[in-house]
Amino acid sequence: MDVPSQILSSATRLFARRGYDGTSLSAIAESVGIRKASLLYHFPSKEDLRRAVLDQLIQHWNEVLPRLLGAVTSGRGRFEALTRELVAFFQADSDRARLLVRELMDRPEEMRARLAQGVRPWVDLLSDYVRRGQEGGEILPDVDAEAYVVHVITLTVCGIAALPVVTALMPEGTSRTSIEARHVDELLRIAAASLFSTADTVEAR
Amino acid sequence: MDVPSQILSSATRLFARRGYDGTSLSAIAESVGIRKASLLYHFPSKEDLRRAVLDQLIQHWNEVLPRLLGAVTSGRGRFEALTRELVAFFQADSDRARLLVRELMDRPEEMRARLAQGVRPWVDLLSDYVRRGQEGGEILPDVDAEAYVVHVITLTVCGIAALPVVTALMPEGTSRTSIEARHVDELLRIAAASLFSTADTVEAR
DNA sequence: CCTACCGATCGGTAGG
DNA sequence: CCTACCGATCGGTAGG
Repeated sequence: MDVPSQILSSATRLFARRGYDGTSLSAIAESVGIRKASLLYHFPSKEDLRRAVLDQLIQHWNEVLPRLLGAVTSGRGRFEALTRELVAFFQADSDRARLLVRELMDRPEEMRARLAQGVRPWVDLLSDYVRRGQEGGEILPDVDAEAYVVHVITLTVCGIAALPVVTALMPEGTSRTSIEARHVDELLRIAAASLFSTADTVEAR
Repeated sequence: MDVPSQILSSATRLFARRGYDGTSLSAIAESVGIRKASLLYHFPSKEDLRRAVLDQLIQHWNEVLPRLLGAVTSGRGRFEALTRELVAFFQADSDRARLLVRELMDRPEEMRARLAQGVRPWVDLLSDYVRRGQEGGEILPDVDAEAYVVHVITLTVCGIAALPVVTALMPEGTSRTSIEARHVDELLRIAAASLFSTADTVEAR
């Protein structure tokens, strides 16, 4: 892997775990194995590096999401598959979820603009599917389409970012399934049970 | 209001909005109208101030929560009232939600210990109500009690902390109800619809 | 990609 | 509760 990519990777991990203000350029440089001044050759300022990290995350998202959404054109169980993929995307690298949450808190206005531009179209698309499902009767009539989609995304991102902490609120797993798996399963169940009009969502588990 | 309380209040607001690392002691002192050295007379270190801020938030929580839980002894609509109160608690001062989210990200191990000690008992209590409701049949049999309760808390805290940002994902309100109110209503609907076995939760809206 | 260095700001202390 | 001051560290630059 070339140096700029190594820098981006280290910066993502450190920004996610210690925050932007809590991460010094020296710390990032050290984890790459170069000097701070060398890092500043590749990224002219800390602010530039932050933007590059966020750009890369959103770009990754925009490459993966269309593929997932292709599967949702037909209704029903596809919706649950989509939610499961969304969860899997953030679970595969939970630093993504943590970084997103931090940016939400640190720079709300910038994130508003980024979401309105990059995520809003996907929310609108999914909301339309929801409304079509409401006309067909498979989806509960009192679902607020946009608000529902936004809540599922919020719960996924925050649920995974907070997972290492909230497991302290749950009892030790007596069964074979881990506490993390139970948590994710219940997230999927909540998303499905509050969307579909009939309760036969059990088939998908 | 005496000086220490003013310091706590300013620190809460600034820690919530700019983060711990992003807030200098001078900035807190300035917003109170004193010098940094004077602030350090009341709180011997920045770390002491941080702990005091968090203690105060948790203490406030522990004073308000028992009163809310008193109302939940009998089942059903009370559960929805409790969720509504939980949302109202954080909505009344969204800095509380933001501070909590930040601490979750910044100091996961400390928060694990704090939650296990201070919040876990409430989660257990509510989980027992859920299980009793499952035996009675009013609550869906496939609800994972602890995971459900944790998700509702997560969604409430994160949903409110992120509210100013995620409204960018929703269309302008054409109806009389504001976009924020729609968002909160849908949160309550999701919590109810994924808990109760019959769909007559509409009465509560 | 490095060494050497800059001014600014940080949390914290001395002493009153 | 203040003025004055401390060493450490920050992001960033010069110059090679």
